[in-house]
Amino acid sequence: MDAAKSLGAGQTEVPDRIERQSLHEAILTRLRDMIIEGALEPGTRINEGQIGAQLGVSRTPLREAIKYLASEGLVELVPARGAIVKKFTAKEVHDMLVVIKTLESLAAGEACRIATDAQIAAVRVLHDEMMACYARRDRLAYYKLNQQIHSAMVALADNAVLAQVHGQLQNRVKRIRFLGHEGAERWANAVAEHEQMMELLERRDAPALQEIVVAHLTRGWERVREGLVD
Amino acid sequence: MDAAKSLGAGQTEVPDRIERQSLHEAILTRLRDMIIEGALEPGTRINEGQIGAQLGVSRTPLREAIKYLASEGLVELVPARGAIVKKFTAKEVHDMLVVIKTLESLAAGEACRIATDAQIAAVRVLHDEMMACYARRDRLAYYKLNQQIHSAMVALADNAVLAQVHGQLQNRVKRIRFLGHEGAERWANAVAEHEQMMELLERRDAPALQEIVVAHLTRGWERVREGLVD
DNA sequence: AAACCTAATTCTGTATGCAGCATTCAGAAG
DNA sequence: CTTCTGAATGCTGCATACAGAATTAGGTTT
Repeated sequence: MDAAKSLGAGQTEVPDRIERQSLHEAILTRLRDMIIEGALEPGTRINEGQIGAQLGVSRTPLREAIKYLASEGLVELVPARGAIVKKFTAKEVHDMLVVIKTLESLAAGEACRIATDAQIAAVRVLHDEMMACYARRDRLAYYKLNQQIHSAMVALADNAVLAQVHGQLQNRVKRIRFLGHEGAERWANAVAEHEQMMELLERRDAPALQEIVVAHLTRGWERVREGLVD
Repeated sequence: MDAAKSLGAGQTEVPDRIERQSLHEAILTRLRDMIIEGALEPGTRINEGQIGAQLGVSRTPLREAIKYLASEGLVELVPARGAIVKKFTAKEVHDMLVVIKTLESLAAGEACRIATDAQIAAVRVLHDEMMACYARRDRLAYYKLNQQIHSAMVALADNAVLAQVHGQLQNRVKRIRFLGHEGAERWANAVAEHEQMMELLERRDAPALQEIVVAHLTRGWERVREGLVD
């Protein structure tokens, strides 16, 4: 996926390719962020005229971005009525977490098998940073690093498809997870689980790691479930 | 979800809701079929003008459908150069099958746990039909029923997210699988595996079923791998 | 003959316009 | 006062138009 990856070690780095980004692409990430961060609440109808004016773009690329988001499952397309931000039922969230759990477990197993020590060390860095955030009770930074760590662990499996699918599901639950302001002791538990996961990854103890990962995400569901209304 | 569902039992059935389908939706399924069936070969650049004229639609809804396909992973978007039908490397196909394997294994376990007898019987019907197709060596019909059975088994897990993700990945490998014209004994093996799977599902023997499912798909990879050039 | 530069053409990306459906609001009937 | 009907408004869906990038073709030079 990365251009730098395919270069020989001794070769001079090719200057970064000019990043060209079409408008619909930019709109896509913008809209996605708006949904994830809650600027567009679930159930909201996306008014193309209004959003388009707000972002200073015409409706055409905006509509294209919306179609993409629909496939990602973040919005729902209703014929002749446009797009509405998808509202997830408790069951749907549960279903997502079941799948995410399975995917991360798979990733964990693969990671233990094929990740390099350097890659694992990189995750350790993130982990330690996250622990620092926990120490000073910085929820937002903790949350962001948490996401990064989960993604990084999945990336260790060296399976682009797995990473893509996981990322897609992760995006859907991001907003919900973020809302889940867990209590002090639940948070402490999550931190302890992460500590274990990190150690098991470094020991490359796949079975134990997978067990913890599954347990961690199962508890994640419990942490989230209370914050759901329906 | 279904309107009929919310009606009292004695009430007269409301006539089916008018099925409306927007143009970009119709184009979407059409394009997807064209890709899966090989009418649009991997690596082909999608010429919007040409395809649009061919389908008798303007570029706008066509482009919207393409964006959707891009998110599904069937098409790749190259800035300022449009969309090209995604070409999968052997590794990518392998990666997909690894994920599919995991998802189907998960589904199998859930299915044993929660599927009703009636639902399992419905799969049995498909299975027997498929066996009839095998008996008369009807490859195309066998292939289609095979897909249906795998999807049906996933559906038994009663997890819409799982089904959606699985379906998406299934779509990506469909064309490749279809190409994989396996030899007689490989085919016989696959059939035997299906026979076992069906029996284990009826016995609700989750562990054994999951094992066979994984083995079946691993062999599926072997069956496919030879047909790949790169 | 091969390579390169330039002009013409094709195609993508975005904006705009228009028709038709959905929603809303006001007025009339019960 | 409530309910129904119909017009008015707003929005979506699709087509078309236009600007700019990419590709191709052709001609020139080495």
